[in-house]
Amino acid sequence: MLTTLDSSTPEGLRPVLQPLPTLTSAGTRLLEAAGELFYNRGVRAVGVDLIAETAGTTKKTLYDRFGSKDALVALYLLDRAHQWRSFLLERIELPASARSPEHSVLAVFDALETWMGGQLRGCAFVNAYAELGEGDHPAVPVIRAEKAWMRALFDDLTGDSAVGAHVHLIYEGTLVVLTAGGDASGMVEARRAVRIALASNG
Amino acid sequence: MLTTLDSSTPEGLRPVLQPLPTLTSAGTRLLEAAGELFYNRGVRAVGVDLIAETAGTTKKTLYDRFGSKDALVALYLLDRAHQWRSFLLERIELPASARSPEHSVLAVFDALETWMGGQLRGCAFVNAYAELGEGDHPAVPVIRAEKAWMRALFDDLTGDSAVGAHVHLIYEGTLVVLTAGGDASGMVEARRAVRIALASNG
DNA sequence: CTGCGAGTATACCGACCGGTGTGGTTACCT
DNA sequence: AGGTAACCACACCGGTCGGTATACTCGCAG
Repeated sequence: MLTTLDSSTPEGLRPVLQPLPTLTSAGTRLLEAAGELFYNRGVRAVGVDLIAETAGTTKKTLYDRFGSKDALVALYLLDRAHQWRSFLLERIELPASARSPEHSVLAVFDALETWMGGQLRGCAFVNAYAELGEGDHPAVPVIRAEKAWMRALFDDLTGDSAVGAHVHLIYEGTLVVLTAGGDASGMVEARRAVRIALASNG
Repeated sequence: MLTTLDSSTPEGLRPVLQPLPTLTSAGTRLLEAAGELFYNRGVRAVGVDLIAETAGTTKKTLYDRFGSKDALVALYLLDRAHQWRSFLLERIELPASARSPEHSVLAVFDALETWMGGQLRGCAFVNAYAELGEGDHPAVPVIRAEKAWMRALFDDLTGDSAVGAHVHLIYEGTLVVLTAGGDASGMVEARRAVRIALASNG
């Protein structure tokens, strides 16, 4: 049952991301600039000077609003998680009738394809995780939460934890194969694999 | 048929990685130091000064041997691909008799678990790809070759391209879920998913 | 004996890193 | 009128970045 996608409880039992703090206008510009730069070039490759300049403001304002580059990185990922979640949910919840697990899960992969739009930069969360090294970074909980949310979503959509796990593995693998692997046929193979995973439901 | 794992043609038709160049003693130390530092802390987070110091030599020698940091990064990945491939193959090829696709494929996941040894730093190739940004980096072909090699391996082991693709997606997803996702149960779910994927073979 | 490849030691380069400090200008709230 | 939060301009900090230059020592092959 798709209990968590009922119109009355659109978020259901899935873990909810912490909300985004209210931002000033310069803060918004900074977060938007950081978002594009961090994603396209990598977190460590982008300096705070460039972010401030791109946003049409100053480093001073950046540090007044966000406190540190690390905090800005964490907020960038939190913001992106919110964007992806709303993008995804409105593509899953629309056909409120005749909603099968296969239809819903494949809609997630359709949404992913649209979201990526041919880009090859991969998953922002996996990429950020790769750059953070061994220590504990404020962005790590955001990354973990995003992955846990996707897993819980697939559990809900399939109604089965084992099938949800299987589909989630395919989902994460698809992102890697499409981007780092450079294999453009990955999405076709993913959809075929998803149908097999769903057919295994007991 | 496991044509490419016959004892007479251990590499078979799978694409072969370019060989590692011969290294001097200081060069070997540099590559080993770079390997550990790059993997554990990230490529961009490690400077050439630290690598030279860790290897007990100088930056001068590093640049005499490798020419640039980018070239050293590419060689680090090529070296790691060779290590992983030999580690993996000796764990797959050993029981030359009674070799089923299920046994072989699950042996890959066993090898992966052993290779990772509880570490949470993820796939070196995916991590490096995440750090390279948009441009063309000498490491990209090495990354692509490694992913293509794993895919071809699964095609061979399963004897079916669709099943191989499915298992490869699960494999890449497992690495992400275990590390960035921080989900320790990912390996158990992966093995279950693999059995389902293999059972779909026509 | 000579030449050469390999390695060591150290100094240097301009650019950039994340982060701070000062001072001044708006605009809104009480 | 006074306070304050937000913002901008700009200068500054110590440290590190990738990469280069100079000069010296060693072992070895011709």
